[in-house]
Amino acid sequence: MAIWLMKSEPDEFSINDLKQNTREYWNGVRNFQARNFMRQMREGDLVLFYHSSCKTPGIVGTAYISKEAHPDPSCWDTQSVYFDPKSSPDAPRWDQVQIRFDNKLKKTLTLTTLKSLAELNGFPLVAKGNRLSVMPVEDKYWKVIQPILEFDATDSH
DNA sequence: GCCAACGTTGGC
DNA sequence: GCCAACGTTGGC
Repeated sequence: MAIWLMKSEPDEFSINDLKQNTREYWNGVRNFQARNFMRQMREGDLVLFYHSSCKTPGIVGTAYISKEAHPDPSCWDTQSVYFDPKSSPDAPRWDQVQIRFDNKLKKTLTLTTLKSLAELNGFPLVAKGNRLSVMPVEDKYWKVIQPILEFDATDSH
């Protein structure tokens, strides 16, 4: 099972929204590197849910991949904020996955904390200038992060 | 709100 | 194929 990290602005879509909805399509990704990572995702892979562009950026919960990559309909929807004129139903260009809520952390594992861990040097999330919204979490980094995740509920993990 | 860093576009 | 200009991300 692979581990991924996905960023969301909580004003747009938060871990609480995911908890309430249980499942959500991860659409609107318009970056090739992020899209290519989504294409590598397999059902059952674990996702670290990250809040970005907010007061306290950091990991806030976990989810599972519940549907693998398939065309993101918003890319050819002229009414969508994610509309891409270079996309069409015949040539979608962009993909989405579906994720399912797993668990929420007791409190945010903040970016500040993650940056303070020397063992995470090299992890794209903490690299200067990195803006990737979807990234793999290599095993060596997962080994550092996993033990410090404190879940709200322990039964679903 | 600012701005550094980065990805994408398009002229040449 | 280069690279300047532009738009976006996201921490601070």
